[in-house]
Amino acid sequence: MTWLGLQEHRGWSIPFSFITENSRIIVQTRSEVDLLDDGYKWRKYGQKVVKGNPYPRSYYKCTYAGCNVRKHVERSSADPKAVVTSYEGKHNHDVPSGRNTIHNEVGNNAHQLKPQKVVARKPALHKEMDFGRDQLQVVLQFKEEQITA
DNA sequence: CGTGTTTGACCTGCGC
DNA sequence: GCGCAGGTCAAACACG
Repeated sequence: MTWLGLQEHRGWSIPFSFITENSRIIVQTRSEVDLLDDGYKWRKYGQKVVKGNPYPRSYYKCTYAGCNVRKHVERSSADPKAVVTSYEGKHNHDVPSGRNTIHNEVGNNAHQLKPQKVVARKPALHKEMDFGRDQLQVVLQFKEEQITA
């Protein structure tokens, strides 16, 4: 099982075994900061204000050589505490050393920190849902009210 | 000096 | 065809 460890406050993680090159993972969590350290090194390459949302959306790329995984981070206009992180692509390398401590937590006592509610839904904003061919889109919704303390 | 961020410009797709 | 909105580039800048 491959894990994407997001360990900003408590150390929760995402099962990443079903991710493919064309996958798009949308993670919605609640955090004070928008820089969720998931163990990888990201380089910011852009920031835009999307319509209907007063908060800017940030664009990041994985800095690892040959790994062109991108991630978009934006806040919810309704809830400033809600941060939506979208991962696009799959890492072709391992997590940089010293930051992948999440693996131990997962197998140990982090079972209760795992997503309580994981839903995979179709994007309602697209007129046609043709992502089923080779592009997998998964929406992971995390109820993390307790970590914002 | 190397690395990462900022920020405006540029590009492209889409709707009208 | 035009304008808008989203996404990316790249030069300048900041920081360790």
